Amino acid sequence: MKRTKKERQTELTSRIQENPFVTDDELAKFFEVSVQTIRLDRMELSIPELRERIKHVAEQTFEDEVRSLPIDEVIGEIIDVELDDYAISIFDVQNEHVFQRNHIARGHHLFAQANSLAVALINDDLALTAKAAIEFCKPVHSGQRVISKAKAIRNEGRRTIVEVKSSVGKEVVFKGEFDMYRSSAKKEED
Amino acid sequence: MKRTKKERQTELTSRIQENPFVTDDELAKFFEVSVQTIRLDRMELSIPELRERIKHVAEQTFEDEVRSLPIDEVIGEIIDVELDDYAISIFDVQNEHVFQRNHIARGHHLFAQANSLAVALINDDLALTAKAAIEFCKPVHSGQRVISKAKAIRNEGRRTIVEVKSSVGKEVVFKGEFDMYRSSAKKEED
DNA sequence: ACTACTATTAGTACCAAGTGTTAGTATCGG
DNA sequence: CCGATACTAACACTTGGTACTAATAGTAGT
Repeated sequence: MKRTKKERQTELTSRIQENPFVTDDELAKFFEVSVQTIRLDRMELSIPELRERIKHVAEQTFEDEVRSLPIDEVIGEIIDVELDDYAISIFDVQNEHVFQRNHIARGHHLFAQANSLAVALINDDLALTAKAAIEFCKPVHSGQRVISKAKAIRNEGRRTIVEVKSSVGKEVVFKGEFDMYRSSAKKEED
Repeated sequence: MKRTKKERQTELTSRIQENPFVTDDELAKFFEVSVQTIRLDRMELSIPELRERIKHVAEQTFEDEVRSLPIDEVIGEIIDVELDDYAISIFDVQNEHVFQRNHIARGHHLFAQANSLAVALINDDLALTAKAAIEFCKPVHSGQRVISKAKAIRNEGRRTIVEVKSSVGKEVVFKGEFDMYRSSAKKEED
């Protein structure tokens, strides 16, 4: 079943998008066209060759300055971080995050945002949550944007106490105190 | 200034480590030896070629990106529940639940299992978590099965205190006390 | 001095996954 | 039927290698 050129090119784009590791040859077989056609398509769509694509993906991670944690291991989007000091993230509550019955956000999503922010804050390869005391102050509904602020407030050797407050607008909806464990004691700055 | 073979190889390893994007040619020029020598060194140290190195770096990130799926509706599978009394669920820790770096399960997944179990336990349309004090006792790794047991231990009008203990085998890995809020006071059973 | 051994270099053939270019065919619309 | 668009094919060249063979230099042992 042959597609038109346009259809093929749209699908080509998305296929390469979702799997950058695919070769022209594999694509040619999949679309039942010649490799040359695939190459022409890539030209027109200005999609670089396999090696360049892979290199690009590799460079992204490699040049990532955030040592403690890749950005996408975080629930919510980190918008500012000063390691071992403070961090801020935003999390947009969508339909999939709420109870169907009452449209209130499930607690674990708010927790996840706060927890992963606390982890991201710690300037250490191995940061784990040891304990936490949390409070869900107000229900959050779908469509709302939660801004979470984490602050390292105390160091006790391998433990760092992180305070997290999440708000919707001016309203605090969640607070928590996280007792974070790190693999090595924090180096005191001079 | 020529180094010995051993010196060169140690430095070669670290140079490639800190910059996987370097070619044999560049290394040869840096060490003032022939490319062949560099290749022999790589053989001996079993360091793969440039493209394989880059591919490896890229695959890591790519897997990380794919992994960042949202938390499901129900976390863990509830295998037994007696409303307002106790509930049990199991949760199999998969690769997507752990930190790539150290393969330890991210805290919010364990929290999510416990929290949703606590919610499920409450015999009420509108059950919300108000507060929680939790403790991550032992790291959980991918492949392990976490069994979570929730028990309602006290009722205070619209509040129900639920105690949750999660274990892998006989080992307790997580405990928490959840202060649950319900829309109506608990109906006394007859 | 002769031999053995290691380290290094050189050169060849080959590969994957391309680029760049030219040329030829097929198919469709007006 | 003509010409445009789409597709295919073929060839030379590129990068960054592998795999293999052969040659050379230096050093130590006996």
